[in-house]
This record gives sequence, C-alpha cells and structure tokens, in this order.
Amino acid sequence: MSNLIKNASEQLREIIYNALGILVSKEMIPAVPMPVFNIEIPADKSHGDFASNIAMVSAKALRMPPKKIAELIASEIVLENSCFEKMEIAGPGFMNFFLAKKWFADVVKTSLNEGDDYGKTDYGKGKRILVEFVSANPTGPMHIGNARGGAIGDCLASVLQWAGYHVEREFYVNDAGNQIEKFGKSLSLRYMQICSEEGQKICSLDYNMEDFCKSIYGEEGNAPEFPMPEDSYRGMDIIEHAKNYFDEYGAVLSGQSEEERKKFLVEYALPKNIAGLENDLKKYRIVYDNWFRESKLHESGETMKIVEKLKETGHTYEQEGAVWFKATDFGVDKDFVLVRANGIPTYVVPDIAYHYDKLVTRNFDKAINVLGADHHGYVPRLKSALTALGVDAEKLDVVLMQMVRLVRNGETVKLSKRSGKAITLVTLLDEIPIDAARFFFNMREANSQFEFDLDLAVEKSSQNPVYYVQYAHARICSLIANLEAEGIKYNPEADLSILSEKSEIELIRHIAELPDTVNSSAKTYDPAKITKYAVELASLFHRFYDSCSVKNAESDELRLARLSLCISTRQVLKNTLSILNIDYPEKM
RNA sequence: GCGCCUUUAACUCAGCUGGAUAGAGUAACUGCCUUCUAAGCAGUAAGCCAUUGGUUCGAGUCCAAUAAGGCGCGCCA
Repeated sequence: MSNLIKNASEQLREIIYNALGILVSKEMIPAVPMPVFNIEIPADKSHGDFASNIAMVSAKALRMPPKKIAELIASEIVLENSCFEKMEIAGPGFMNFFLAKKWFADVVKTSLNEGDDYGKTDYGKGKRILVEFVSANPTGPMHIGNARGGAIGDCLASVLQWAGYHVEREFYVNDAGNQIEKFGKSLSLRYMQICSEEGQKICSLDYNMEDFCKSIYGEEGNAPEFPMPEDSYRGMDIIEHAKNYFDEYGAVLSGQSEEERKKFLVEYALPKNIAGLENDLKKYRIVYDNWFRESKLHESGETMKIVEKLKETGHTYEQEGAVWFKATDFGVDKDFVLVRANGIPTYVVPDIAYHYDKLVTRNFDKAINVLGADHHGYVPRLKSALTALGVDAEKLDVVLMQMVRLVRNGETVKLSKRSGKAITLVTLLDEIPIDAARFFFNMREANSQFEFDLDLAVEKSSQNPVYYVQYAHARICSLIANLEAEGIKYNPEADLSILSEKSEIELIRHIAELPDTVNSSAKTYDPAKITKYAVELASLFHRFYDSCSVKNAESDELRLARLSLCISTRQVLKNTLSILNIDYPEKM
C-alpha cells in the first residue's frame, strides 16, 4: 500500500511551505495569501525528479520576478532528513528537485516486500462500486462490440479493485420485452420452415448443421409461406435452436397457436443462450458476481412501481394514450414515453427500475456502465428519471465506448447481428489468443474509435505488444534461473543504493509509478493506462538488460543489487498483467 | 436542424489537474549476438499539434467560432 511518489511529493510540498514560513517570519516576503502551486514530474528527467512552479505562480502576489522568488525560497530550503538530495533553479523560475539514492533503493525494497500486493492503493477507501458491462442481448451471439466492452469492463473492474474499491461485476440480462418477443417470433418462423414440406426435404438430406443452416437460410429458397420479416433475427443460431427443438420433440408445436409455439421455443432456447453467454465470457476470463435478470423486475412489480413513483413526482403526463415523462423539466432536450398506448412500458422503465435497484435498494456508492457510444443519448434520460425519483444521478457514471470498426483486406466489414455473417466474440477468440484480445482492446481508451484489423489480429505475430511485455517477463525468469544455477541468489540485504546507471534509475522510477498509475487509471476509468504502463515497463527493462549485465557486473555487490532489481521488475510485470488478467509466462 | 465524440509524424496512437526543446510503436534506412532469451537494444529520417481568434508569465492541453469525420435525436433496445 505504499506510494513512494506520493510520499515524496507531499514531503516536498511540506518543505516548500516551511521555507515560505521562514521567509515570512524574516519579513523577506510579504505575508500575503499564496496561490496554489504544483508539484509535478518533469517529462525531461534532466530537470529533476520533481519540479515546482511556486516561484512563477506567486510572482504576481509577491510583486517580484520569479527568479528572485526562487532564489529566496532556495536559501531557506532544508533537504536534510528528506528523500531529496539536491535542488536547482532553472528556466523561467522552475525549482527542480532531485531524489536521493536511498529513495530509489526504497522503491525496489518496497516492491519486493509488498510482492503481489505492490501497486494496490486505498484510493477507493473501500467504497462499493458496481460495474455493469457487456449485458448483451440473450437473443443471439455476442459481437465485436461486446468483445471490446468485455475487455474494458473487466479490466476496469480489476483496476478499481486494485485502487481499493469493493467491486462487483454485473451482467444485466434482457430476458423480457420486445426483443424476446422478436426472438420468439423468429424461432417460431424458423421452426415452421423446418416443419414445412420444403424444410423436411432438406432435413432428409443428412446435412451437417452448417450446411443445413446455409440451405434453409435462403430468403426465398424455401417455405415461402413463412417469410422472415424485416425486423426478425435471421442469424444461424436461430435456425439451430429451431432445428434442435425439432430433432428433440418433432413437429409437435406446428399445430399449436403462434403464442404457444413462441412460448415453448423461448423457454427452450433462452436458457441455452444465457448459459452460452456465461460460458463464452468465462472463456474470455470474465466471471460475473451477478447475473441480474430484467424479468425479475417485472415479476416483482418493480417496473410498474417505478411508473407510479414517477407519476407521484408530478413529472409525467398523458398524451395520445401514452404516459410521458417530462424530461425537459430536468434539462433534457426531449420528453420520452414511459408506457405505450398499448399499456406496455418502454425499455426505459425497467432500466430506471434496475438502476434504482443498484443505487437505492442495494445502496451502491457508485454504479458504472460500460456502454456503446450509440447509447449516449439515453444516458441523460435515465439520469433525469433517477433525479426525479430523488436518486443522486451523479452516482451513475457511464463509460462510453466508440464503435469498433472491423477491417478485413482494407475494407470495413459491416456488423449485423441478423445477417449471421458477423464476426462473433467466439469466432474472434478462435482466431486470436485471449491474452492478445484482452490486451489489444485495452490499448486505447474507450472513447476513441477503434479500428480492428482482422488480418493483423488473426496473425499470431510478435507485432502485438502483449508479446513484448510477456517476453520481458520470460526473459527475467530465465535470467534469474541462470544465475541461480551458478549459485547467485537473491539477498534481501543487498545494498540497492549503488544502482546508479541511467537505465537502472529510469526503470526504478517507473516501478515507483505503479500505484499512481493505478490511481489515475481508476480515477479516469481508463484501463488503457495500465497497458501503456506495461509496455513502458517492458521497454525500460529491455533497455536495462541491454546496457547492464547482471551476471558480469563489475562487483558482487552490484550483481546482487541488479538481481534484486530484476526480481522487482518481474514482480511488477506480473502484477500489471494480473490487473489485466493476462498470462505471465516463464518461458517463451 | 439540435446534441455528444474525434482531429497530434506516412500509418496507429500517447501526452497526467495549462509548464521547460511535442513523444512511442509500426513502416523506411544504419549499426549491435564468442557474453544473462536478437520475440531484444541503439541510431537516422519524419510534425503549421485541423483552421482562426481569445484567456496569461506560458496553450497540443482551457474558451469561442469554422471545417472534416463518427454517433445519436422512435409508443426500437
């Protein structure tokens, strides 16, 4: 739980405040309120490990040139008993501070002592946070957007755990409503096609499932008396369900009413689909704490209760037989329908009920939704309704993901759930390693358009940065094993303060940054910061490896110190990859 | 028409609450394995940070307008 960067930064602020206090008491500067100043980490490390702009921002208040202020402060700065050893005044008035060797030694020591816990922080203070992601419709297979949402949501949840939140992962199952109706209708039509004369002809031909689907798939080719309407699901999976049902139970449903047939087919296929989602996500290394079912909200009457509650707030009205919510009262551009003229609530109502359940009934401190950017217009609506219900809408945060564009042979592949031609999550994972997929989807922040080059992703080449990072880990493992074979073993008493090569120092500095990276990644809900950290860490290690030999170090002390640094780096690589739930192989 | 997002090297992208000379990776070119994994490292070349104005000690970063692209604006979800 240590964060040596934060400690150093806070100590430095203290040191500057002390110097200012002395200057005021000596009446060398006027006792005026000082503006806020920054302690920052310069991009260019020749400018020190930390820098402060105190002299520049206070120039106006003190009516003195920045350089002069910097010199005054410098004259009263006390660095004894601090983690700093040196300071310089530079440029327009920056004050640059340099960390002492002991601080770097402490970083390595801390990472080794904390082991698998190094990088964890108490930023979240144990607050309860619910991360909902993927929540794919159970009417069909998951697509590429779900693959991205899965990787981002799962890693975000993990980052939040590392940052000290109590996190639960949740999948909202849309097992009710219009799309289930459509699901039933599609199943029913496919079933009737199979039962038809033409369908039976195809059945008798002893096709395998894929060929069967292809032959019955034709829009007009067979059973024209049961055409698939424009808004039906036309994926192969629907045909498969219908065929499976037919194989198990025969044509028993063909004589039933449409309603009965839909009911039986949905009861047959939906649980299979939901189990399939769970299974496919498990393969993707995503395991949820809760599978929350929409149907539960209807059965318990929560959905209609929400309508009643909203009516009580006075922000609803009736128009043309429908119940509207006056979202414009809450700054939203348009009102929206809660209950249709036919008495059936729109999708928003169970959604409101669901979020009410998250934030009020289950009392989470925070609810995060990972959503496709095409849902962004819906967010303010949902929030306006929650506000009307007296829920603090600030507790709901939405991470919007821009669309994934699939590219094959330089051409965009259209995503379509219905066409049956879309690349699904499952086929994607058949083609590319799970490690690569999880890493790849987290390389860019959610809110940037993502171009997924299938040819490149399918290629199991070393182009993928995940190999670069894993290679660094494997390389260290091998190095340590070799040294051990020669009788050189890790010694916790090794003097780490002798590490002073540029590549050593830069590596240690980056190791020190892990807790801060976890915090900032949690704060901005951006797990891409972790993949970037991992690549940078690997790069710094490779550089160190190239310039500093452990085995052939100039002295025994240095050899032991470098070995400690290697073990520390391996630990940090392992922790970083663990956050992403990616493998850290010992051999490659 | 209104709203949200994006625009940084040939390509894909970083750039933390404004800070010092704008960074990686691909691709191109040049070096480095008798020595711990060359799936590596070092170097060269490449930029009007979309455009224009504003805010201030200081702008890729903040504000406004414009342009290009993506997405949304349903009694679909």
